Amino acid sequence: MKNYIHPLQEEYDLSTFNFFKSLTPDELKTLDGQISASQYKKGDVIYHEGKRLTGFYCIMSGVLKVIKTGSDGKEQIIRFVTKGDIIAYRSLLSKEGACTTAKVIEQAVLVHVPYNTLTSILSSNHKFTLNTLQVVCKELKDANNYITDIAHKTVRERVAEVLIMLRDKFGVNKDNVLQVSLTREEIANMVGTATESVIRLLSEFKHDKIIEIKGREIKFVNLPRLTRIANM
Amino acid sequence: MKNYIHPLQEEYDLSTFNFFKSLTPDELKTLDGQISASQYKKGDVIYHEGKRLTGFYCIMSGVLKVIKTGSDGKEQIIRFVTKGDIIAYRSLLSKEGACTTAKVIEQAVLVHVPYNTLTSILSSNHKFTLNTLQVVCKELKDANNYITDIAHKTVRERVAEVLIMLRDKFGVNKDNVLQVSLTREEIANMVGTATESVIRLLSEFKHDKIIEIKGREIKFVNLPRLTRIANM
DNA sequence: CTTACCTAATGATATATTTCATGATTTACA
DNA sequence: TGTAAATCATGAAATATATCATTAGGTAAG
Repeated sequence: MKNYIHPLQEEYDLSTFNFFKSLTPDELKTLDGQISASQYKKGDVIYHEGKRLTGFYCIMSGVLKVIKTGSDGKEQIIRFVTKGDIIAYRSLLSKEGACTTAKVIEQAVLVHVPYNTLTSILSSNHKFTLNTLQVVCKELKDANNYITDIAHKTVRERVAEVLIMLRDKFGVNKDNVLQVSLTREEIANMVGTATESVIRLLSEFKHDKIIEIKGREIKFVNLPRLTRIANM
Repeated sequence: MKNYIHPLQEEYDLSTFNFFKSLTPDELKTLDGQISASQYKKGDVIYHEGKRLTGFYCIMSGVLKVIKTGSDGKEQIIRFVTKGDIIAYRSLLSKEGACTTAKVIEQAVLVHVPYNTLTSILSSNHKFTLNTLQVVCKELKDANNYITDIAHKTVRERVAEVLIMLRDKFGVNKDNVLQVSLTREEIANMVGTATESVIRLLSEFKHDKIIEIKGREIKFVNLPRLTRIANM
């Protein structure tokens, strides 16, 4: 399932992480001794809904999706995470099992930071705690925005919005092609709709020369128009 | 718009608030000197989307709704708050304008705690900070759950679910009647649907003897069945 | 290389929900 | 308490989206 990689210093230098920016050199050094890096491949599950966790993870490379299973059995993608993001910190603080599942989309290297390490830093470094509080607040804000969107926008609007969100998150290459490969189903799980609906809407956007599609490649042709459709 | 009430000690004893449970007697005393209680009436807006705030509020009594305006102009109710809840703490930490609006539904008494007071306690009392972190994490979890629900459940399921949520939040009297008076439109704004749909579904539930309705009074008759409809 | 399987595409049909319209109640407030 | 305004209720029609079914492409594994 996962392969431990050599602890090459360079490979998991956490000091570059925004999340750890308020740590002292000493604290970073302590941190270094308690963490472990692992490599995961596509499809690997990092943690499962309900599972008790021993620590949180920093994404060094790769792409993961954080999902929740709905009552109808379909999965809802809560967010995508990439290099620089952290996952599983929420359930550590609440001391409950995880309320989401994290699954690898593109081969990833993750650094595991034990719960104890986190709490000891939280208790000694006040700035770090405030920082963490802000990270969570930011996520809460995003979540509230998403609730409002999903409740009031049409599927068409939401598909357009998700495309823009993906563009912001993953970026595009020189040809304006989205730098991540997702299935139509994954986009549907992000939007919260049927796969067929996403396919139809992508085709429609393609027909209207708003995007171009070649397999899973999505090229942004008319971003202003897409933004207008998304109602943003 | 609002009437300042007399600072009767008993009226705003914050030590009973869960949120402040980790404060020392000294800190509570300091807090007491910096807060102010006000009474608001139905329809009053405590703060508006985008507004910069000077502090957060503790609800001593009454009912408020926290809303966000969607792109279609309709409001989405993010949550209801009652005695013991706090509002506006998020935007204080992120140092941005508020991303929601808080409006009074039932005459309320709120205690205003200045931003500076909060940060000074946050920097001195580590337990309090961790506690705050947990409160925010709890809200984030709720938000994630709600995203999954709203994206995957039918309007019918969501109306049932919201009724149950309201019951958990506001309770019922001895006759199983919900202890809060909401308009159909407010329920619709909670569910994220059209007012007429809520009206129709409530009528349906009434016809099926799951609830009884008399004006805005909602009586729970068959809770197990409602829970089954809600898919919980 | 080739078979098998997952993913994408598209049409037809079903259906839940919205929207519009109109009248009946109820609520709030002067 | 009376009265205007808001809310509630219901029907009919429109519509967006889901579901089902089938075919075609890709992709991955043997």
